Amino acid sequence: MDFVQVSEEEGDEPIELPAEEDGTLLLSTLQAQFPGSCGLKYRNMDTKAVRGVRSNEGRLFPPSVDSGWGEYIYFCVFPKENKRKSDDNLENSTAKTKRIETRLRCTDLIVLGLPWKTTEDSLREYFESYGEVLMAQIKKDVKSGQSKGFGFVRFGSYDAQMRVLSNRHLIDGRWCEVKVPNSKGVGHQVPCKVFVGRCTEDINSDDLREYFSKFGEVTDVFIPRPFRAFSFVTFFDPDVAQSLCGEDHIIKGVSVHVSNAAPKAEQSRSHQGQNYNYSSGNSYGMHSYHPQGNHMTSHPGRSGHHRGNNQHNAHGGENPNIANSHSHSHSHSHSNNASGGYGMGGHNYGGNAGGGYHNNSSNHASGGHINRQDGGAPYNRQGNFHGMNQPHNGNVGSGGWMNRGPLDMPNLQALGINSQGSSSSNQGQNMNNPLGVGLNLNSLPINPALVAAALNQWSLVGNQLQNQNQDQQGGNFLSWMAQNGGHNANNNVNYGGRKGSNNPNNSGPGGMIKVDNSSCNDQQNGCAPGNAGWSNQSSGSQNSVEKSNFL
DNA sequence: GTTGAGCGTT
Repeated sequence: MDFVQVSEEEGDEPIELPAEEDGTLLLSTLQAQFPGSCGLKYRNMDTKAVRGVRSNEGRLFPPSVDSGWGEYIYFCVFPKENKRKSDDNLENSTAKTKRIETRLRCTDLIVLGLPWKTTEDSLREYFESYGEVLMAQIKKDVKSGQSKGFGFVRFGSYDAQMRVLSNRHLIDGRWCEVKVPNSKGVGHQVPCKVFVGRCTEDINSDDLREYFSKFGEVTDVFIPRPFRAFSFVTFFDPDVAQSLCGEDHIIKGVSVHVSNAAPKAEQSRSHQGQNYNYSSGNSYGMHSYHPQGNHMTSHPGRSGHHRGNNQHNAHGGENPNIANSHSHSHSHSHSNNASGGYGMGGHNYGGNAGGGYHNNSSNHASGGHINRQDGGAPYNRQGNFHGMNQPHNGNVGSGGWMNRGPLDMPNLQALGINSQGSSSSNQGQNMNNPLGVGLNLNSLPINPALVAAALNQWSLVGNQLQNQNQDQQGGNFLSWMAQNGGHNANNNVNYGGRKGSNNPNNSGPGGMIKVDNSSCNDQQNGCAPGNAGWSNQSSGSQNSVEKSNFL
């Protein structure tokens, strides 16, 4: 068996860690000795530079295929802001402060999909590699003592919590899912994950990780198998993820498109609590605080315009909730491009920026600025998600899509199809074309609402949804319009009349397409119940405007 | 003794 010499920091005394038969070193092996570490690096004697060790799927790969790990002494990579030494300092100097913050910010996390055999000790042992575990419990049958297959864990640091939430977890041989429990209400989950569309088959997870690492630490890369032309990249810092959304990037000569990926967990969680009206400006004010305040500043270095979906269309200002709920600190790009402005008003909040939801991780340790190395200045491209900590596909993209294969939806996004870019007049409009033909309501020289009404009249839209959404009253687009006074502040009126989509509670037919891999436990493919969410989202409709914007 | 979506006898 090969051993790899690893020290915590360069110059420290190394520990020999056993490599696997295939020559790789398990991340879990590393973390067993160096909790919190996320990778390895070493000093290249030739260049005198520090080189990183390739890491993928929980495995660290030796630098050389031939000579393996060689005689290098490797040292640990720790997540930024999670360096153990600074942690120690924190412990010593501001222990009390830390404890207070912990109380404020950490929450119990539910761990789903645990193997029956997992004990509280092994659960704790697993998560301790992320940081201090304050509590680890397995829910058991009171009589038999048998595990129910889920448990709870609580961390001592918010960073650890965030890291755990943004990763998949292989616990005692099974992929498990960690979420903020429903009972906690909407918690601290953040959209660290982005959807990368237009991927080609030769773009592997290493390529994605390597490429996107320059923007910030990548905690996970997931490529659905079989090949589906898209993938997911998860960043440690949600702001990094956000900053990339809407952009095209070139990887291995291929232009890929980054957009928002809304975790299924967020969707399902919205089942509880209020019946959000995503199509109403009201949703904007659901949480009137402004959690990402310092992210909303205008950032010099870009044009000053919020690209993509951030335009504030049709400033009608009908909705007082919008008008009063906060003040903007960022520079708007007020593009009065609302075609007609029918049914529109107010700002385009709640909107169409990539199906996103606004996380409330205002305290996240990013400082609000993202060090981009591509010359771009950091700025918030999704400024229309103020204060929302619920997922809200303002673009009302769910529902509908009847008789469509589950691959159609993600493929639209995978192919980078959207209405942005070439037609600036179309930005922020997010008109859904229910016919699925090359018709863009927005581009028509008539009131799109009338078009929608006509479609409604022809029973081309809306009616088939009657039974899918019992908690919505009307039956079609017109009745919906009537209910909403015809001037709903939200621009993302679903002109397709897929009313079911206006309600996040609707997860019924036409909404998310369940990809049931719950019985699959193939670790190689990352297939486990816990992963179903990420699969679903790509098959479902909650991804982003770029899908529902088109069609 | 089996099982695999969910949400915690505090």
